[in-house]
Order: sequence, then structure tokens, then C-alpha cells
Amino acid sequence: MALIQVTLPDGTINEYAPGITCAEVITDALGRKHGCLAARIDGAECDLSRELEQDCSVEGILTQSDEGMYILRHSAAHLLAQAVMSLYPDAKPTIGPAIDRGFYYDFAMKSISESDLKPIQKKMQELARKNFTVERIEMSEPELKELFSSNPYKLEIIEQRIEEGSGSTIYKQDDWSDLCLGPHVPNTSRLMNVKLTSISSAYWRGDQNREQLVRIYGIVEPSKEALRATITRLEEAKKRDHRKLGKDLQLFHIDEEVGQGLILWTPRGAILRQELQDFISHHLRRQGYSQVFTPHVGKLDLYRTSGHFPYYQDSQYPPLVERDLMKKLADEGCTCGELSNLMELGEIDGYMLKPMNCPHHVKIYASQMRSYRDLPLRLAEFGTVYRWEQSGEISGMTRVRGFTQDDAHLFVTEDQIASEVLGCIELVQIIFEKLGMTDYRVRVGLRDADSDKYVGSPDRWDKAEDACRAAAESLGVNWSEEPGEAAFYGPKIDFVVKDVIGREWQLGTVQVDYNLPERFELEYKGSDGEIHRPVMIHRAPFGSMERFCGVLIEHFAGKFPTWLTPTQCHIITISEKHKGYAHEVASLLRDNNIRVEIDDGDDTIGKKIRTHRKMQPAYMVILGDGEAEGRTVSLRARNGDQVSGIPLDQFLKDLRSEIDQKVAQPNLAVTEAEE
RNA sequence: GCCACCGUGGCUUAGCGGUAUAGCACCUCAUUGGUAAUGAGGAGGUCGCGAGUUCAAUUCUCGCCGGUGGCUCCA
Repeated sequence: MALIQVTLPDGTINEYAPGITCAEVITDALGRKHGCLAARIDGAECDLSRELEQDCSVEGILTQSDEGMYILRHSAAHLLAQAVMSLYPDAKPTIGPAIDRGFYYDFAMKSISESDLKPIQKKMQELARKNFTVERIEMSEPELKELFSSNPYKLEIIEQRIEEGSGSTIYKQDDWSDLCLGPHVPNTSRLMNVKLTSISSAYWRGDQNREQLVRIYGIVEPSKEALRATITRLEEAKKRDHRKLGKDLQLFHIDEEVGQGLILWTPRGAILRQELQDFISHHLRRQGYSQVFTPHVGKLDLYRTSGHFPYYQDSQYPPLVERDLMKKLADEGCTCGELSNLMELGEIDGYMLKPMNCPHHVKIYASQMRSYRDLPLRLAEFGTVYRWEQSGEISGMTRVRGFTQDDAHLFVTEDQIASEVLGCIELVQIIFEKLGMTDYRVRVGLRDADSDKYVGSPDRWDKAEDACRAAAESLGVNWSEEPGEAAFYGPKIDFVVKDVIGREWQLGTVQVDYNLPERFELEYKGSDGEIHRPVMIHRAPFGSMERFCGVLIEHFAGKFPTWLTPTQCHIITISEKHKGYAHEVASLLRDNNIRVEIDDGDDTIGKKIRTHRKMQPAYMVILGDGEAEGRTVSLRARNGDQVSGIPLDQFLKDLRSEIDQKVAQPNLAVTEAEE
């Protein structure tokens, strides 16, 4: 029989008899401890057990690789399904993919609770221990339909995914099998280190109108150590959760009597927010923005013109209707449904909590005759908007019903779009850089070429889209084009970051808009003496102050740079004798605009340090006999570093400069200690 | 909005058909202590809200409100 030639990743070509498996080839090349759990034949992923029949290239997939982890997770999902089926024979498995942080499997079954996860997990480990071989079996369509005849979900997949007359594969371990393309680990013993993490629900095919399924989430790692490390990492991440830290550090409060998703900024949080606003305001002035203020409500008619009221009713607070009018309508026997209709028709007017700031800003633009010399006109406002988010979606500071955007609207000529979009991007870059937020991605939302829902001419879109692409490119970070993700009124650039539990949040956004100027018939007089229509750019580099601060709390784990820290210094006295000096130091610092808290109580020094540590001041300033006599201070940094005998004026000077320069992290005590 | 789970003084939390733990925080007294908890005492809760079952509900049932994890949605 003719031998086949197998090319290995290093370029070596070995000859084998046909029918040799990938596993054997890899073992031959790398030895028995090759650490692979699957393979690639000519680039296509497959099982280690796959047999080779002709010349090809073979490459092992290491467990540690991204692809390897993906396969491990996918196999763990299968194991989960096997375990669930053995414990709940009535359950019907649907789909169970690997995801970035683990895996899940959706079942049609009676609901189970968190406490049921333990036995399932135990069963999984028991099955894993039995070291079943995971076997790939090719089947024809009729065979598949026969095998999964009692599972309508699998049948639906077979109907939709598998071409008439062709077949697919199942993966079988012990007496259990699942419809799947693979590849999978060679045997279940690879899946010992699993942990089921949570239980929730999902709709079949993600469709709200279809069956609700039970979804079980889990994580899996190649080794016990890796699993333990992952669990520890998840627990550590949870400690950074802004909802927990926000409470511990007294940054904000949400009160159910005030309302869901409505943030109360407490004094310490207000400082954080104010510092950020001041920081960005400085850059706005530099870039030629004009500050404006507008009210929190506007007439319904305004939002009829802008299109917000008719199009986005479901995500708005209900309109406010005048009390007398309400009473009159009620007396006339008008029902709620009729009232709603009247409002929609524009028969009666009312006010709306503003869902966006743009209509107000548009009106400021339109309040004067504008000439091309006025453009670009950049109107900025920290504007608070209200949106009726679904109750189940509200979360901490990241998804709320009332929030303040660091909003601005740029009214520009067609030719100014590119440079102004770039200016907006620069602003985002300045902010992210100063705060050390390098872990973000950028989405450029482009129009869907096949759709006609977009306003504005194709060539204008092309230009605007090019401007967005170029701007995104200029950032030097990961960015992706997302066709079909543009707003109907123009392309956009979104900045997306992850929170501690891996959820992505959109922060900043830059959007080009041809629509609103049209709707409000905005004009300017060009240099040619003709009337032209401006283009608008909406942009919010932080996105919302609430969401941004939420993400920022997690980013810094509550250990903010000195300029942002709500209380920069906590002054702590050793004993009663030092009260006088402590207050003197406090006054001096306060006079120099440094935020100080003083503890001259009668706790021991150890106790005071323990107490104040929790609030994460940039520095603890310890004052006792030595300091009072020599007019110096002792500093204690967050990490425990200490330094004594710093002359008071020098400390003030250094601290002031650290704040003014917005240094990334407090480093006075650290620098001194290292010398 | 949907599904599951959860809701005990400011915070963390024990408990359970007979109105309730403990720690931290708070207040008082003593202590004046040099870098992660000094000691003693005290006060503080209609056990999320409303109904129902029961001789009796914080505990069981239902409804509502709120939170958590997902799903769906997200201008």
C-alpha cells in the first residue's frame, strides 16, 4: 500500500501508512506527553482520533491554546448534558456551546435551583473519572432524525442546518450522544476540573416568543491548579465590583424609594464625578467648545419633530400631562388608551423627560441665523437624560434610568466632518490615556448596503464612513467594522470596555447625523451666499458619568489616583497631644485645596490605620511627637509603604504637584521609601 | 418584560411555626497608645411590603416592591 506524506508544523515530512490517526502522528513527532487535545488537518480542526487517508499537513492543538480551551469547554458542555440527562431523564438538551469564560448548556426541563448544581457537578466528575472514549460517528439525515426523534430541538436543528440528503456527525460517550460537529477531547478524563457556576434562563434560539430554557453555566480548566486559579481570579474580580465598592467607599447610593436605576451621588462620589467633569471641561475649552445648559424636560412636540417620541416610546418615561387637562379629559370619560392615542396623534400636548439632549441643542443652534463662519459650532453640556430601561436590565451604575452624558453636538459643514470626528476621538484618547484605560475596543458602525432605511445620500455616507474608519485607525487600538450597526441617521464609532465579570459596556460614542438637521430644517449661509444644511456630530467621550464611574471604580479597584480620590489625605494622630498640630496640618492642606479627613479620636494608632485603610485615601498622614516637634509628616501609602520625617512644606509641594499633574497613582511615600 | 434565586438593626450575617443571633459600625466610661482591631458597658430590629393559612408567621402560601445571574432589549 502506498504511504502518505504528512507535513508537520516545522516543515518535516513523514511517511505513514494510510489510516494512521492524528494522535499517532503527533505522538510520533512530539512524544507521548504532547499536551494536545485535538488536531488540525490542513488547517481544519478535528479529533485526535481522526484517521489520515491522503497527503496532508497535521498540527496538534495544545490544551493551553485559545482553540484548545474552546474545545475543552465545548466538551465540558457535553459532559454537563450527559450528567443532567442521567439525573433528569425528562430533560431535553438543546444547545451547549463554549464561551469566552467557560461553557453553558440549555435544557428544556422543569426549573431547578442553584442548590441542584452541586449534584450535577458531582455527576460530571464521576462521569469524567470513568474515562469514556469520546467517539465521532457519521450519520445520515434519516439516522439522525431517528436518533433524536424524541427531541424537537435537535430535530429543528437537523431540519434547518443539515442539507436534505446529506448527513452530519454525533459525538458519543458511554451511552450518551449529542448532535455535534466537534472536535472534542479524546476522552472524558480530560474534563475532571469543572465547576458549575450559575444557573439562569434563555429563550430557545434567543427568541422571546419561544420556549424558555434552563441554562447552566460552568467553567473548566485543564488542571486542578488552573481551576483553582480561575476560581480565585473570579472571586478577586468580584471584590472589585463597583456595586460593592460603591457602598464600601460611600460613592453612591441607590434607594428603592427613589426608584430603580436612579443614582444618588453621595458626597464622596460627587467629588469623583466633579473631578472628571472638571478634567474634561478643561479639554473642551481647549478644543473650542461652548458650554450650554438646558432643562430636563421638553414639550412632546419637540420630540415629535426629532422623531424620539414616535420611534422610541417603549424606552421613555411616560409623558407628563398638565393636571387640569388630565382632569378635564377624565371628566369627559377619556380612557387611558384614548389619552395615549390623543398624544400620539398630537391632539394634546404634554412634556417629556428628555431621552436625549440633542433637540435642545438643536434649538440653540436654530435660535440665531448661522453663517459658515460660525461653524463648527460645538455645544457641550453635562446633560441628564432619562430612559425607561427594562426592569430586569438595570444594574448598578452601568445600566440606569437616569444618567448624565458628557454630551456635545457639533454643527459642521460637510467638509468639516472628518477633522471634527478626529477631534472627538482625540478627546476620548486623552481621557483613556490619562486614566490608564487601555483595555477597550472600538466598533465602527457602518450602514448595511442592502437596506434602504438610511437617510442621506450614498456618497455622503461613504465620506462619513471613511472619516469614521480613519479616526478609529488613528487610535492604534483594536477596532472592527460592523456593517449594519450604523444608526439610520449616520455612521458611528463606539468605545466598549468590559466590567469585572466580563460584561461589555459601551462608554463613549461619536455619531454622524444627517437626520436631525433635516427634521429641524437647520440652515447656515455659506460663503457662496446660498443656504446650506449643516451636519451634526453627536459625541460623548465618557458616555454617561454613571456608567463611566462604575467602570472606573472597577478599573482602579477603588484605589483612585490622588487627583480623583475623594479624600486625598487622612490625618491620624498618635495621641491627644497631637490634636493641635494635626488641625494645623489639616488647615494648611485644605487652604491649598487638598481634600483632608482628620481622625483625632482616641482609638489606638493600629485601629485608626485599619479603619481608614478601608476608605482608600491616597495617603495616611501620621502625626505624633516627632512630627509635631520637627514640623514634619509621616506618610503611609495604600500598600503599607511608610516614610517619616518629610518636612511639611515639602509634603505640601509634592502632593500639590502630584495632584496638579494628575499622576496615575500616589507615589510620594513609595518614592521616598525607595531612596 | 421573561426565568431562576435572594431580601433579618447602617454593614456583614446565624436562625426558625412560639416576635431573633453574632461581629463591625454607633454611644458612654476607662485607656494616651507610633503603623492592619485596647478593655468594659450601652443603645439600636413591627425579620422588604401587603394579604392568606394557623391558637400562633420572621419562618408556610399568594401578590407586590427591591436586589443578583442570565435571556430579550438598548437612540
